[in-house]
Amino acid sequence: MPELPEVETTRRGIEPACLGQTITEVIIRQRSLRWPIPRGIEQKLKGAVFNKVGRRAKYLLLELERNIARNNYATLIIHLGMTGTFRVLKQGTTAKKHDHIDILLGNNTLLRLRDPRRFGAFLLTTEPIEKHHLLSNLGMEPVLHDYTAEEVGKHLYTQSRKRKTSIKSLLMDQKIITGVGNIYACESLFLSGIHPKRGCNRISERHYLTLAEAIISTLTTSIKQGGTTLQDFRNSEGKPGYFQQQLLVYGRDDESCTKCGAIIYKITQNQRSSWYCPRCQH
DNA sequence: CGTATCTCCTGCAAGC
DNA sequence: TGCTTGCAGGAGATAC
Repeated sequence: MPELPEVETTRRGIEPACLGQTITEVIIRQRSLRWPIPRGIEQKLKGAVFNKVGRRAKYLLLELERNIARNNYATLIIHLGMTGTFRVLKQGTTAKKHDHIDILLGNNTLLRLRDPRRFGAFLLTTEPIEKHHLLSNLGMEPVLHDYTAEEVGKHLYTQSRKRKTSIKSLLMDQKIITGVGNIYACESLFLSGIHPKRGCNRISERHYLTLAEAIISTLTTSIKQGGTTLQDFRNSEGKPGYFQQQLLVYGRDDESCTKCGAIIYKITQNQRSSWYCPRCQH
């Protein structure tokens, strides 16, 4: 499931393949993703050049330039949802089931979006990207903007004072901090010794600093490993990530805690699974 | 406004 | 073996 490290891995993979390249054709086989892919987007994309391959939270932001003199810019917003992959392939590679979109480039390669569960998004906007409704309310970006652990911890501490929700829920709230999905929330809480059900306003500033350090190190390490592959994720070259080999609690119910040997528990919070060590996390 | 619940979708696995 | 059922989950929409 693409979370921040998987999206960043994808971003880094496609960047060299498409920067400066012209879109020669766009093929869409399935238009019903999370939102219907707008009619006519193929024609709007054709002829455009990739200017920048960016990211905000779990959104890939592909900046396009259509006509330099007229200053005609647009941004392609891509979200990988639950099962999305975005890969660089040679033109002529046969499309399989769930290969919904091909973007053909001038250098005889193509970018292919595959998304079996179709929770992803593929949208085009011309408004300033920070004002787009999907992005305008996003919270602190923990890795991309190079925030220090002190800044992230202080931010979480401040935000948590007026809230009643659990710390797990706070971490999963993209308006507070972006890119921390279920896997990395569970892992970060384990590393910092905080119980996922703990009320977020009952955690000290000092503990928030520890948590922030855990979040940053977990995300950074995972990006270095190419992300986490549980079942579906593949990077832009079709290769899996390797971070799952060092997941400490996620998906490990009934196994022994690597720190203390206690049995890892699995509980449900906000309709989501949480894993934690009952002895290490309070 | 903050929080909980529902929803989209497909593939896999467990259970009968 | 083959069916049904449950579950996985990012995040917007909706209800309270």
